[in-house]
Amino acid sequence: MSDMRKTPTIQDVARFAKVSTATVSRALSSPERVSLGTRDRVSEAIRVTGYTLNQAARSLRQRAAKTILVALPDIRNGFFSSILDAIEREATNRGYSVLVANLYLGHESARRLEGYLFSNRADGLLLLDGSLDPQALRVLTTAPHSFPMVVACEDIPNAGFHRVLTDNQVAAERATRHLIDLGHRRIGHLVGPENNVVARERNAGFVSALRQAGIEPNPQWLIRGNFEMQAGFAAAARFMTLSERPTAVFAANDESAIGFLSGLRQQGIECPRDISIVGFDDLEVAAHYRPALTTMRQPRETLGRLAAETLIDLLEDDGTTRSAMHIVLNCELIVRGSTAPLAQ
Amino acid sequence: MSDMRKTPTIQDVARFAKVSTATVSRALSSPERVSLGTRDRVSEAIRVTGYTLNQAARSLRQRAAKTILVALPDIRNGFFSSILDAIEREATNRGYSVLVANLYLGHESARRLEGYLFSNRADGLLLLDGSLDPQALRVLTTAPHSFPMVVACEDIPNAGFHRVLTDNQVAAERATRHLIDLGHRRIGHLVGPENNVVARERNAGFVSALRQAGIEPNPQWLIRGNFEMQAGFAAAARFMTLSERPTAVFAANDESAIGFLSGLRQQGIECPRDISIVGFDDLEVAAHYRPALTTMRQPRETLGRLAAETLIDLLEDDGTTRSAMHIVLNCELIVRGSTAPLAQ
DNA sequence: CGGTGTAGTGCAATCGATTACATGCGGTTG
DNA sequence: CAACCGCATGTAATCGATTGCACTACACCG
Repeated sequence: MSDMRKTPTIQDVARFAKVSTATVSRALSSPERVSLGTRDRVSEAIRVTGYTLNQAARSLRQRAAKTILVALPDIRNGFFSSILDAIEREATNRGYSVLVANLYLGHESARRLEGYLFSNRADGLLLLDGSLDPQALRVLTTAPHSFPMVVACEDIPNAGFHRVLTDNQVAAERATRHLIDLGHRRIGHLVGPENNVVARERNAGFVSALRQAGIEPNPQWLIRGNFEMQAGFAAAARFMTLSERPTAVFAANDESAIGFLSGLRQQGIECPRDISIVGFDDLEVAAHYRPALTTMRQPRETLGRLAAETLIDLLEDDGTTRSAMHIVLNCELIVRGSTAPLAQ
Repeated sequence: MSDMRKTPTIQDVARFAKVSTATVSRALSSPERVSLGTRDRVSEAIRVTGYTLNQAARSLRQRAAKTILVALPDIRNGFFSSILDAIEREATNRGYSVLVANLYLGHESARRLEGYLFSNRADGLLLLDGSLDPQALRVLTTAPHSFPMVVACEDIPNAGFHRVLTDNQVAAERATRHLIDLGHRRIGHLVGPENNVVARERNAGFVSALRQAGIEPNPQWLIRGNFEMQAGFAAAARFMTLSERPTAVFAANDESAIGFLSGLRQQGIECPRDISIVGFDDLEVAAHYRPALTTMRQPRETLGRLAAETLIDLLEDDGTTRSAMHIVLNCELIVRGSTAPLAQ
């Protein structure tokens, strides 16, 4: 407390080690360019003075913050928090810090992202939000000084972005086909948020699977949702008012599937006896829910890791403007107790 | 793409507006000190040049990164991700960015934190990890240049930290008493990780409630866990091997309670018919689980917001070294379907 | 022995914004 | 009218690390 000197700088270290600041700097960032003896003296000086690097100064000089920005729609969702976890791991391994930005409204978000990125706080963006206003995105792309960016989870075709995705549409088809294979013909879909790319792809996969099986989708059975548990719960009430009800439902994600199941139970509908449900994501709780949830597993850890890898590779590849990466990961159908053959 | 000039600086703006850089800087950070006419010219110049602030340069000069570091044990846990969400909101509102650091091992963590903080990447630390090695913490405290820091969730008494907590022990007592009130006498506890402060407090509350009711806790009924769902699931198997089994269990958190319930069901034990369970946290899924989980609700949003507020207040209070804050929030017992009166 | 190469180090400019201090100017006051 | 004040603005130092260039000393080669 009494020791209120300012924090030591590279100057202090230099003075103590009786070398120039240039040498100290080199001893830190490229030790092989410094003789063994000096290196030791510098280490000792650092120890004694308690020196730590000032990242702001380094960033200013090197024009790089060694930081990536992760923009996501909802940290609280287990799907995103897992991905964030994987990203953070990979980034830390490679010496990068992770800034998080939660984008509640698709609207003002773009301004926020701009502010973040163009201010040298972050060197690149990892965008996980499928709901972002397309016009907002255009700002990011067409900005006079565009910067490295990878979109993950959501597809934004034809924009030249690097992308790391899962095959949402194909996976949704497979999930739906699973229900068809069980004999279901009256199949509904608990939809994700409007204007969300991922939600639309899953919807498309759903429709496509039905059509392939010669079933015409019933628009009444597209039940509004928004990926959230509460919305799934509310959807159950609306479901009950349908004059004719599906015997199976493909939910756009696990959270809403769980809310939906919970709502249905309250209405006396039992799963899988009265209805079969497939979810999407394979959240950890899916296996422990009752009934255990049949779901499409997304390789979340892999997805997060690859996304981070791709972005950081991009940042460190100076100039070598490779053509846009496009990685697509497969999902895996996990069959559990929430789906059953159609009762005769 | 052909437009590869470097990003515009305050110099460019100044040149364009025909004023000095000082004036531009003032127009941005204290507009009232600049005449209306110049202010307009500067705005226009900023618009035309597409200028954005270089945060690194500002941080260097002002010795403040306008960034806080949030250190937590597991982002994937719904409890922490909710808190992180609240923190991020508050921080953003007040113009701060949020860096996240996941601390897997209680060990190397301290080094990492040190590195982060003493490098001017972040101005302060929000510590949410109850498992941090005490010795590691000492490093942070006794460092010659200690910095603002708030611990949340976990209590670290006598260290002079600012703290924002819930009354874990009292809440655990209340949760346990709820079981006692229902007539249960053989009550077990699904424990959190060893060396975790929060886990210990809840354990203490559990024991204290029993003692107050004249019940001597049975050491056999302290079931090992670590806050994770999987551990709860595994615990159920061990539970089955007990010669005499409790009729009720207080789980240290909802995640492990859910895993435990799932494991028990697999063993044919029905809740609440055969056993009553109380959890802790009130995760969103708790209300939608089956049975709906009786649990102690922690005011997560409030907790996150207050923690962020406290830290930022601290950062902006130059010098006014107030004595350490100590905020304690109350939890609320939410009674749902997982607890029932002891069957005679 | 002169020339060339190279390892090790220092000097000083540089990154971009902020800010203490200085300046000029119009207006007020005693 | 001189002294003074305050507003608006400019000048230039400053934050702390990096790095291009220059220099020295020594080794090696023909």
